[in-house]
Amino acid sequence: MRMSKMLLRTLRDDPADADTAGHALLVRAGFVRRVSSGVYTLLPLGLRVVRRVSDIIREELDAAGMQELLMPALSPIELWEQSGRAAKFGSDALPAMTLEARGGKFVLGVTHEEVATVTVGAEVDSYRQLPVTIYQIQTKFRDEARPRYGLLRGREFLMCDAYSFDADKDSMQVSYDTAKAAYVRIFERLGLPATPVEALSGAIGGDVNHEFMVESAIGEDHFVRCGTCGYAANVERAEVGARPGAARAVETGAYRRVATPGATTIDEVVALLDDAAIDAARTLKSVAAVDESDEPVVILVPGDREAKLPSSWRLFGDKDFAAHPEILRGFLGPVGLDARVVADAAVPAAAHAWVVGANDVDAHLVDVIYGRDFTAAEVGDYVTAREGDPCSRCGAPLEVVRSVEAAHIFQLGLVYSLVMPGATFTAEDGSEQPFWMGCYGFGVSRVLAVLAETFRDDDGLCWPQSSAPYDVHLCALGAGRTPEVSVAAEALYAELVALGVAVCFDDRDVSAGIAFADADLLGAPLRVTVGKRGLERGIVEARERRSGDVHEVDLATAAASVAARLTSPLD
RNA sequence: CGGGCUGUGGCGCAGCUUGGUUAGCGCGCUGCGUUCGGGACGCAGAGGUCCCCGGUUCAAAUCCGGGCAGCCCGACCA
Repeated sequence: MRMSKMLLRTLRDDPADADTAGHALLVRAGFVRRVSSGVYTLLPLGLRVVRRVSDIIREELDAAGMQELLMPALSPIELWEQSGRAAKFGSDALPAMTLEARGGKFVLGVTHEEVATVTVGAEVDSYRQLPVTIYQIQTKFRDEARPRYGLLRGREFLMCDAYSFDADKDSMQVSYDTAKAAYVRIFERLGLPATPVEALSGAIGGDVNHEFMVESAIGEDHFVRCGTCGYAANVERAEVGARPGAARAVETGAYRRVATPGATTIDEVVALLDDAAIDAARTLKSVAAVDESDEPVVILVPGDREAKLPSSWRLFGDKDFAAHPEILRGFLGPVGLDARVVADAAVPAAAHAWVVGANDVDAHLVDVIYGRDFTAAEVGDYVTAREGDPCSRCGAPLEVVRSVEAAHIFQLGLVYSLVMPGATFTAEDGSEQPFWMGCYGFGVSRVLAVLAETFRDDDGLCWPQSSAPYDVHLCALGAGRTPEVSVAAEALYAELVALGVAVCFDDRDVSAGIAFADADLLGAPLRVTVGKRGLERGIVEARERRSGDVHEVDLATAAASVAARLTSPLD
């Protein structure tokens, strides 16, 4: 492509609304433009990257035996009612994603389990047709409360979603492992180090699932990693191993009630008590939640820790506090509380007394002892893991890593096939059986954002060849006034294109400074410069974007040697 | 959904406190000339409902009220 004809405007200044360096570069280099908050147009350069990423996805998924199709972006709301996800999303999110058209209500969905299940159910009658895995690459929608980080978190985004259908659980595991391996290869080819970690399944459903985490300073997720045994899990899910507990030999007098006016947070209580012996770790955090039976439950964790809720529980909301006056916001505590109480293992193991809420406005209790003044119905692992906590598998200290969730795969089991109509097949013994399903999501536009964030320097983007919009950025310096440069560059351009190299040909009549600055900004892995100076010696110059290494190449064989350089790894 | 900040040519910004020429600067854009292997220079131009609606005033980008949008922090997050 000739730059003189390209729909491209590069910007010298960072856009005012860019919140990450990678996104600012994508805008400055003319890859994307914001249309509305969280909604972007992919300009030609951005689309080329998406195409390359998509091609890699297609190659790997096809190689894994999956079949591409395209389902509608609109799905009838009846399907969501049948699957139960309409209710699961609650009254807020679903209407925002629902389109009322003449033909009825349609959901602009973020995933396609319902349509996929119905589709395969209609085409598959026999175990002989299984297993089958389908996938699509399509625009998804999400009622994002606060879009941010450019393409990383938008209202609309590109996603590859795959769905596997198997005759039994063991076979489902095989399909899952196959998809997981394919995703691992995709990330390898993209040059993005991604770690599969155990995670929560959220509104998708099912139990076994893994997120593919890419380490990044702009990540909104955190996962723990054990350098010794390899355990890796999202902090929302990560189990924490046994923490060293002291022998319990706490002796204090009876607990005392102290006035703590207005102190509804741990920090405020600690500041107000103003006792050197009492820090956040000696207070007890009482977190109100709703359990799987829709009953209130109070979780006790040390005051310096974050509570971790079992996946089927949710935090108390305003309505819950209103419905349960015994659960007092801000001054909640376990002593004399008329509710189910569970405690993190650290609570009974502590060798000290606690400061707890008094279940009365503006008051706390001091010198409260587990076993004497309160107990928990259950003791378990209820804290969010943090750096240095012991691994639940081997006890070694865990590392916490900031990351972006780039893909997420799930074993769905029978969650959808039991509720969606026709999601059955005839088994070998003649009985009718539900499909064992899995689903596999890969954030294509999110990966574009992660690539830009990962592969850049002060001068611009530095794409790995696997996802670069162009393989080669060809500069013709002063072509407008130096006919021999123009002739040589045009010939080289034609040769490279004939060899199948994707070339961005800067044939504009601009100064060398502008040409080079734009080449750096766009970030093709190799820049080839044709100039009068080189031609006098019969050479052109090839410069690697990432390293800055320069190679002089003989003009006569330039096309072939540049093409050869590309087939060798540039990264 | 709560708190804060911001809306001025394509992009980045100043002007607003203390109302008053023709609304300004840098980049970008058009034409001509010089220059040109790391964001050159001169000359001449084009381009603006100052987010919207209402109010105050002889007079509003500027003051007041309401709305909308964007961004940040938090809540939420398939």
